[in-house]
Amino acid sequence: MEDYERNSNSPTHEEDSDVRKGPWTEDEDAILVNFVSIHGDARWNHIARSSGLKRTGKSCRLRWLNYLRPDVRRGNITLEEQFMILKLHSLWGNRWSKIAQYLPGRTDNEIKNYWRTRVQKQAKHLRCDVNSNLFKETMRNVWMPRLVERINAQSSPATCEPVESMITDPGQPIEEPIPVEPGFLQFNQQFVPASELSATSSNSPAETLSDVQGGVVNGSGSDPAGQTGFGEFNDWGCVGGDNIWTDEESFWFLQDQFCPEMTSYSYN
DNA sequence: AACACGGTCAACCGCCGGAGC
DNA sequence: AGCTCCGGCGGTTGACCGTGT
Repeated sequence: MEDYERNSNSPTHEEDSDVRKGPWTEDEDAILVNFVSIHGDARWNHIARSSGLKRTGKSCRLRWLNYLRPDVRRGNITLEEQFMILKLHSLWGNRWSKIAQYLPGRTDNEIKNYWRTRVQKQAKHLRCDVNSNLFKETMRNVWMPRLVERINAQSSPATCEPVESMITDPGQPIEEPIPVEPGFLQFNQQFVPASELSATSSNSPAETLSDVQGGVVNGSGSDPAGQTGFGEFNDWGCVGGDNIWTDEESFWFLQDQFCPEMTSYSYN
């Protein structure tokens, strides 16, 4: 990267050469961890100056929060976490840090990356905008129910924990009540016809969502008629009606692209 | 083996709001 | 009230890596 080279190799700019950019070294990590363990993770500019690291306070903070923090979780996003991300994003939009609060150990950066690389990709493949009604309906009526199904299938049938319980992790302090969209709650265990969802969610949900997303979700007269959960939805039409998906096309698309780990579910 | 391509993710940037003076 | 500093946040970038050709 230009900045990396300029700052690390060519000290032609005296001010720039005082600030390191680019990937952190192990030594820098060690210094930062040591310093934070002694002084705490606040006053980042002070930490940056006092530690001798030629980094900005912002850079130190980011490195700590996204990588060095002891409770940071790394690795694959679980099904439960995928569900939470989809659900919370539907409520709050791109409020990554807020969403991250309900995914212990996950950083806003990681969630943001997940959304951009996985979820937005699907919107692109569907040839619709991520904020379009079609995409939101697909998330709500197909992907999320599928995730719920998969999650519940993972736990023993006798002790199927309601998926909604995940939203109030007892180990996680909830600072404010989460505005829950009524339609979503009904996805647990049994799927409710979309017509019922739209009927029960035609008022408050739109308000909730519009608060967050500027009303882009509202006006969903485009509810696919007769949806009764996965495998029973009818043809999908993209905005403009130029891209119709059959049941089977949608199923295989979603399985391959969104839940590649799925192997045992068969389309009926 | 070499190259192209796409996905992932760490890190930076600019903006904003709150706190302190 | 206005200014400055700082931390937090969301958007974006670019290096790296795996995979396909």
